Amino acid sequence: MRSRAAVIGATIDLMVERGMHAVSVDAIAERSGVAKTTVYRHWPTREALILAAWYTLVPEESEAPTGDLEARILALALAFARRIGAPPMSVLLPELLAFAGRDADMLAVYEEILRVRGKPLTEAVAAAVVAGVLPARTDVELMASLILGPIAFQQLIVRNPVDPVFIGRVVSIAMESALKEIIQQPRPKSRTSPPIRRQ
Amino acid sequence: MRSRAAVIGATIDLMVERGMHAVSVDAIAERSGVAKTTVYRHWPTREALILAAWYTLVPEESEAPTGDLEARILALALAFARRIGAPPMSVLLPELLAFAGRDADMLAVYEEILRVRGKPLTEAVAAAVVAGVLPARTDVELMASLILGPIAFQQLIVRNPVDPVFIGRVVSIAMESALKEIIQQPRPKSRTSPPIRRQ
DNA sequence: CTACAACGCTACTGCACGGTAGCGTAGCGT
DNA sequence: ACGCTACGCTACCGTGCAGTAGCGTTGTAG
Repeated sequence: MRSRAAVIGATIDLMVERGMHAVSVDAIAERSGVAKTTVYRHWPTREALILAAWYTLVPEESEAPTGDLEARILALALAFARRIGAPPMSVLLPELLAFAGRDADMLAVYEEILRVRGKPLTEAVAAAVVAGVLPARTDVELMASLILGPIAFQQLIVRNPVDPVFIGRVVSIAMESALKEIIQQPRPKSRTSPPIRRQ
Repeated sequence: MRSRAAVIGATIDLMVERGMHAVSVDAIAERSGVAKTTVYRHWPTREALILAAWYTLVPEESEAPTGDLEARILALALAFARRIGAPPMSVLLPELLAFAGRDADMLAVYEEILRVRGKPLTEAVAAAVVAGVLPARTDVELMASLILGPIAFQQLIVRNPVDPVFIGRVVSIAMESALKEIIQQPRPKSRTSPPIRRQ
């Protein structure tokens, strides 16, 4: 049992270095100092090992930061940017995203990460609406996209690390727009339905 | 020379189906009906072939749509969403993004695609500022991120296909925010410098 | 008819990798 | 002293794959 952590750690290291498709069990064994046979004693196949390594990267659900609701939203946006902007996630997230389109298990991990990471901000926005800080009928899903979208776009798509100033501006723009009631739900149709999966 | 197109086509098909890391030259030869030796007569290595296939996917610089400047921005946002939301790009873009972090050649292709796809909207926003449709000192880079970010976030990250209504709302929110002068440049520091590359 | 360019086909080398077999050994609780 | 669990090591099989060699074939321009 004392070899599990070493193997998982080596797997993650190698995924970051070479990409998860290029990680071989031989390389994992060598890097971790664990015999290849022992690796196969813990996980039946290479895929199972990769998947197990991924699940260790799914963060625990952290409790939402307290305090002012607007400050809470800003803090969550900053935390989001920090996570996806720094290793290992900055390297592994695109990799996982690519595999999620092809592998059902990877899709499950990805959606789990997405859920844990994305929900707190959506909840904070919803709390702000309930508390009256933001106007009623504010579209919380759209708000979340307006805040997280530009951050993710810059960090992941443009590959341009953003500074906290940028994030502050994005958040304040979204907040001001919401206060001016231009982020309203068009109609009270089922907003709680799960996102439709394509492909 | 008549075999080039068949090989490139088969390569792209297989990249979409299996992922670019899982495309073998044998599979390309079989799918295209071209002999494996002929493939190597045209491209020296597998990597060169993959790269050549990618460059055929870089779109030509399309002329910007004419008409009302706000309509132009909306049209560009819709075109952007259509491209990244449908195959082959919806499948290949995450793949390319993952490889861009590790391979210099792939990074070059990726940045070329990004440039051709992203620039038109930035230019349209800049033109709107020059024409006085949007206030002076509007931060065009930030505007582009506010429009393309939520779209890319929904399509690529959340994997939730967006409808034109969503895009229209995103564009109008960004436009209204700009008109209310809350998307202003903080200071006239070098905004034309190229994005800093990390890793 | 000829010459050349482009292509097909079979066969091969070398290697990396997933996964297994068999056997030996250190530690630890009882 | 015993037995169990976890682990190491070497060797092996089969396969898929990148890349090459050698030779035959077809189309086409002159």
